Amino acid sequence: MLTDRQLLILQVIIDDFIRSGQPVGSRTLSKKEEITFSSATIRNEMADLEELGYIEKTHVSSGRVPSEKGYRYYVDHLLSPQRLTHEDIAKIKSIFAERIYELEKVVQKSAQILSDLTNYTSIVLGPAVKDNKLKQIQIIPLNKETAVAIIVTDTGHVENRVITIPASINPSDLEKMVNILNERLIGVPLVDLKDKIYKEVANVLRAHIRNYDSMLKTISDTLDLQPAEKMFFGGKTNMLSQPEFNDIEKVRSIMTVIEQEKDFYNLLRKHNKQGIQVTIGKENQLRGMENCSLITATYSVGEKQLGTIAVLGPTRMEYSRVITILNRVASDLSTVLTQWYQNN
Amino acid sequence: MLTDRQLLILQVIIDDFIRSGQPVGSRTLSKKEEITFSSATIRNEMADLEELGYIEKTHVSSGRVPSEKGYRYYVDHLLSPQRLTHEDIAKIKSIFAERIYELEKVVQKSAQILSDLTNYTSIVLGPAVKDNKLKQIQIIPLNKETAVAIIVTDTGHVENRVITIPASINPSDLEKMVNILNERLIGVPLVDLKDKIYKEVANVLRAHIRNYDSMLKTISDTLDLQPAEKMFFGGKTNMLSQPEFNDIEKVRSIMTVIEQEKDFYNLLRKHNKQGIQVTIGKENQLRGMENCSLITATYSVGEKQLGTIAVLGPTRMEYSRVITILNRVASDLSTVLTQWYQNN
DNA sequence: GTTAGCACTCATAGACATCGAGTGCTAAAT
DNA sequence: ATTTAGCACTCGATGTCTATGAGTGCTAAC
Repeated sequence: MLTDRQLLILQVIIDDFIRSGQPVGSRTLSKKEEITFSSATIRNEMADLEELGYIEKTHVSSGRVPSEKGYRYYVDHLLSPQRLTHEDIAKIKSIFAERIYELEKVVQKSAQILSDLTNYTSIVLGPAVKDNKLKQIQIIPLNKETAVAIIVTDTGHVENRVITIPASINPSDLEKMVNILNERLIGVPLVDLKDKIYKEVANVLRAHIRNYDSMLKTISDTLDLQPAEKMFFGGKTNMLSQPEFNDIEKVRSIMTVIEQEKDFYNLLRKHNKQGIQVTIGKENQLRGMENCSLITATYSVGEKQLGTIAVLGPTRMEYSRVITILNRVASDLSTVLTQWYQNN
Repeated sequence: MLTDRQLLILQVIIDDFIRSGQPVGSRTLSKKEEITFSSATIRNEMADLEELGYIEKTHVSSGRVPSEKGYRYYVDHLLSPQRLTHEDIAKIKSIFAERIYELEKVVQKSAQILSDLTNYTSIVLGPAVKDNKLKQIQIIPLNKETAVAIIVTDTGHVENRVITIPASINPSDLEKMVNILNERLIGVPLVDLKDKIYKEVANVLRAHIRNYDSMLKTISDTLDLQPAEKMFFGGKTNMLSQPEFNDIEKVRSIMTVIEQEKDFYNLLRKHNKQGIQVTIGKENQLRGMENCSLITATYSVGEKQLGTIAVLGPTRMEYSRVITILNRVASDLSTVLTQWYQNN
């Protein structure tokens, strides 16, 4: 196990490196207030810390740099709690300043503020729509063959899709069918719609509508769209300001990861544990994220977890500050959203 | 005016520079097939071309590089027509392969294919919704205070917004009002809605609904949302592969322009002349686009111009190829969309 | 156990030489 | 009157060398 002195040294090294971005040497360390012993002692301790894998040298006679293991230990045990300034808090509050009742806009604004506050890239995974409950189905004919199907959920989310209407269905049938669907399906979570249609609604339709089967297929396909949570980004270009990304290749690799939304989305989806989750460097399975750390938190309405907010930065990230900010934003977001949407 | 020989030299210089990205010297030129005279002659001609401002040196004894004036002349007079390969054409056709009737998806796919084909960044300005005609208005109550207002247009586009309902309005009033709105407003272009409401619908409402004024305000505000055309991007990271952007600062400036969507959107809006429009380097008024060229074309349904497709690349762009591709995509897009939507 | 001292390492930066692609100019060739 | 060969010159790029200095590990003294 590490001695107290080793822990102190590890902490100071990481703190200093996060601040400066430069390898930290024994002399620099010995000048710090917290450090009461000489550079030679530090050198000995650093040699041990290196042997244990917590720090690394960039070359034989360079100062030390935290390894991923070092960051991991730091994040798990050595974080010094941060206090947010009044400005920071004001900015966070400003997410909810305008009484915008649209979830998406609040979420988008959160992403923007988050990147503002941290100077890193932020990602917010919008509310999962699939658990929303159906409020209303509408089918609005556009012309003979096509119509717009609209689904409204209890949170006010609207999904829509253009569908083609089988020629065998006439307008009055269509209307009748929509009525039946609404009677039977309101309150059902979107994710269960398709199931419910085949199990419970199909035979009702059969009783009332000619050629119901051609339509049934169309409808169930339409309702089957499991809309993915939208991703909102903030400060995509902030990465470019980080000194570790002065190499164009590194920029490209990380930018490509971000733009390649699908994989990144799946990665975020996995980060759905309550509380703060930190993955450092190669812990991120995604190719191209080796030099990055990802910190995530979740937000919810009442007990129901809604989505994820995240900050992406270099492994040399201000973990303390970012974690504090994420915690705060997540909790404020949850509080406000619960207030708005709880009583439906 | 330029002599034929000067034009030839200018063209070959620009062609070669676009291909290689390297300053072109007299010796390199003299080895080209098209060039029958010696390097010394070329040097004399190049000195003249430089004096006239069509080409520049990067330093005293370097080869020549096209100036913006040179590119401008090249684009206006020297483009050698390109033929698209079968693969290129197949890719363009693939935009319409799946019978996706949703305009937005087609447009998004166009952006992706466009960046695929060119290796630059593409931007497609989605169909302008404001000229669409109203097909139906719906207001769906969510709970006591809020409701979703939904507007469907004749092209199948759906706009929605959460609104708060004044306490003084009861559900049956709401329904009555929606009916009135639909009776009076169907077929009206979205852009004219607000006007029409105040001029023609307000007094009808007054006759039928108590407290109509508190609701009128809400409604007209809602309908007033002039939804901006959406921008779809393709290949945002393609810029990073361009050798002229190996400087992180240049990358940052251009990325910031793109991410800062608003200004860029306004810029694109101005590019609404029929046909191909090319702006080179500083001709682009936007700060940060000095090293870029933008090529745009428009697409339409029937006679009605719908939106803009664009390719953004370094000033050293393959103008010929990009223009050919843009022309093709724009015309295919127009043809297909006209086919789909003409007969409404 | 701690620290002073010292030899050693290596990235970084500046000075300097070399190379080569390119130029402009002049004088000869066409 | 053009065109071209020849030549001196420029300057970015590349490579070598040398100092500098921040850093290390190790040893011996405290």
